[in-house]
Amino acid sequence: MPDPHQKELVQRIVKNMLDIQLLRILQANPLWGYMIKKKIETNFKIKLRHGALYPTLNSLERKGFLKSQKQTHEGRARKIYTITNAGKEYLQSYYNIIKDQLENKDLQ
Amino acid sequence: MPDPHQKELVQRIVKNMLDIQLLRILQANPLWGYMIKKKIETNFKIKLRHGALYPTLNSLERKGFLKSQKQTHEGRARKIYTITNAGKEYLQSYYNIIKDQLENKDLQ
DNA sequence: TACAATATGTCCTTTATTGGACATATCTTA
DNA sequence: TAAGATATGTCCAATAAAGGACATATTGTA
Repeated sequence: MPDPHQKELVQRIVKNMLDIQLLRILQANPLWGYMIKKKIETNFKIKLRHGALYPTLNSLERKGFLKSQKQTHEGRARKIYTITNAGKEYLQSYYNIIKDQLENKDLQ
Repeated sequence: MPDPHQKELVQRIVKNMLDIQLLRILQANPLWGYMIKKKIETNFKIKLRHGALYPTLNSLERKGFLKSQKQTHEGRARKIYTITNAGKEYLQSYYNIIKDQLENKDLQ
């Protein structure tokens, strides 16, 4: 039996830190929104509204953390997102913080 | 020069995961609200409204993650919070998730 | 030909959160 | 004695976020 709190916590983290999770996915591979949605839903076993995803992707692009290029694949127009160096730096800042939390579990 | 994103990210994490940060602090030592506020403000170098802190502490107690006992110290009434086993388990679930994020940085 | 899947977007009403104020009480210091 | 620090709480109007619908287009399948 898995951890009873885990699902609730994962849901909170993905909801509040959606941009970070998107950067994590795109640091592995450039992808388009629809595929990112599928990936989050299968990986985290949660629902993700596309009405929340697409504005977040556009916002990350406006901030310079992602860049996009339009492609047409089998008649379907896809917007492929790639992480930028600024995006990688932002993600690394997040990793630094949670690394610190793990190394210093009891906040003195 | 420190990381320019760090302050913004720390603020987001403390805001969205305030309960987790409270459990982290109380896992180290039982403390009262006012002292917790000071600790968060000096540790994270951010402001924390007591109007946000006290309801969160009460909520954690209702969930069984904290227990409290009233003390009077030099005429001041303090409500000392101690983390429960359930609280420790919840915090450990959080650590498990961020540990996984660090070990699996690129979400495949 | 209708329905499901792929693909990306916006809009709007409802719900949740925020910041700041209101409230009360004691102790210490100027 | 007034102001600042310690200590804990609530309340509410303004703001932000969420869920779900609306919108459009193509492809594949029953």
